[in-house]
Amino acid sequence: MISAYTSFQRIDRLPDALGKEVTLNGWVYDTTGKGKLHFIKLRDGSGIVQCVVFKPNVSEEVFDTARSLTQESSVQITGTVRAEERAPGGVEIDVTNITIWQLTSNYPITPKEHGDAFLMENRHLWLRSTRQHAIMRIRATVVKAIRDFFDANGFTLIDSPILTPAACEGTSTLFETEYFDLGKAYLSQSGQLYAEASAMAHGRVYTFGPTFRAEKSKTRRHLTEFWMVEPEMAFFTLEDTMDLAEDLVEYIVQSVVRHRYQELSTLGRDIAKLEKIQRPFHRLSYSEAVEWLNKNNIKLNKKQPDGTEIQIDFPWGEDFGAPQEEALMQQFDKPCIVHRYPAEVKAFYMKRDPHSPKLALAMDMLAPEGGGEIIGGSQREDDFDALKARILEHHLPLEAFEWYLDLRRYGSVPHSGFGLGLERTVKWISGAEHIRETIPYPRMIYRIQP
RNA sequence: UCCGGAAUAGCUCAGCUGGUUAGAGCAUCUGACUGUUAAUCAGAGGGUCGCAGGUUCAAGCCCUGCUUCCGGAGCCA
Repeated sequence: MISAYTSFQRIDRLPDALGKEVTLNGWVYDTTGKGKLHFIKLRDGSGIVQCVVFKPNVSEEVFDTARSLTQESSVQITGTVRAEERAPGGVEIDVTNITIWQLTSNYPITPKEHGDAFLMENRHLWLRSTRQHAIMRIRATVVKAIRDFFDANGFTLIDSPILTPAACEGTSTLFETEYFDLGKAYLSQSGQLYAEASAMAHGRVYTFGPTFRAEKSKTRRHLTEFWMVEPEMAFFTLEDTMDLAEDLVEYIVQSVVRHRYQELSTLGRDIAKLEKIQRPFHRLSYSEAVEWLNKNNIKLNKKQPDGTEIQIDFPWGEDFGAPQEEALMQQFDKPCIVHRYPAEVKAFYMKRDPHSPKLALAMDMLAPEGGGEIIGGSQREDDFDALKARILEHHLPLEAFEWYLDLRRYGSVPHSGFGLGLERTVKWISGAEHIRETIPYPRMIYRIQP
């Protein structure tokens, strides 16, 4: 227990110290006075407690100190813990002494409303607010749930490299850097290929780390640097993988509901909706989804050569965009897996459906309540000739993929995996409007500070 | 890259049809108050109207260019 080694008390443990005198260290979250009575809301990272300074009970000096405190000043406060119904949290501190670490002046973030740009410029300070504090705790719990889930189910954590020699999927734009005398290196956009190799050593593996996409995306669900967990399983079919994805997401959501109820309440999240996230989820094949879109008259905006837009029925073979996914999810209050997409619109490494070669054994999981796509995965092509042909078709450099083809030369087996976007998952669970709130220091096209 | 929007006090915004000295709330400072929760009340300070140019007797407002930011599309987690 860390508290045994410290000379001060943590705010979240105050209920255990009723009636005792304690010393707290923290920052002034808010302060307000009423003549001979002064209130200080103190936060220390573990919680917030209201400290009451009553003039007749303290020295003149201590009362003046209390009145001089400003937002985000750092202080040490000593006082008695008292149960108090009127106080949020149920306990309050009757202050006997205050020592100032530093008196802050002109803290930029006031208790009033602020704009996004201003808050983002002050992200390093914004993290102190209750809302951001709650989201970061939820994020930490999601990460722990992911690790616990895989560790408990026979997976080995095998980290994949961040500096890579070439594109994994050959599609999106990569961040580029010089790598000594070996030419260009790129920041990884996916650990999948390495996970596949690792799965041939360990059976079930997952990689979990930062991922980079240099796409000039400007939406509230994109970051240029984000965290992704990618499990990869030998001998798993697409069906096995969809089951696993459902298990994982159910486990994550229920862990957050169980361990972060307080934080979800702080955010005003409708927790009943999260409690309903239980298996089985919904499943639709791509073809069923297209049929549904057309039956419900969800049109596709298509740009004409002359620049004008027309609305057409959704054609089989086109990939879904955000508008289609959103329309599709309106009917569901649980996640939905869409599977078996046209192979044309999917990555080269995905295995074709043996029953219908136009289809790839791919799947995406869409979250309800506008959560969008949180998972993308597939069964991988395990046949040497088919994979090699696919690499050539996509005009990818064969030499760079020789090691990857080795996996199909030496003991190739059916295998599958998927990637789950950490920030998108946190965004959905926390109900955040924008993905930038779900990572401590977001990296976006026009933002690399702080 | 494409489409759309925004920029006025430390922050959030208002500013009419172009017309006298630039407006509010919050924050800050001074004072009053024994239960505040974004306290209330009285008072004070605080402005290169994003930048550059143009039109006009007159520009925060109109025009052109630039900068910065925001949302969306595409790409995807």
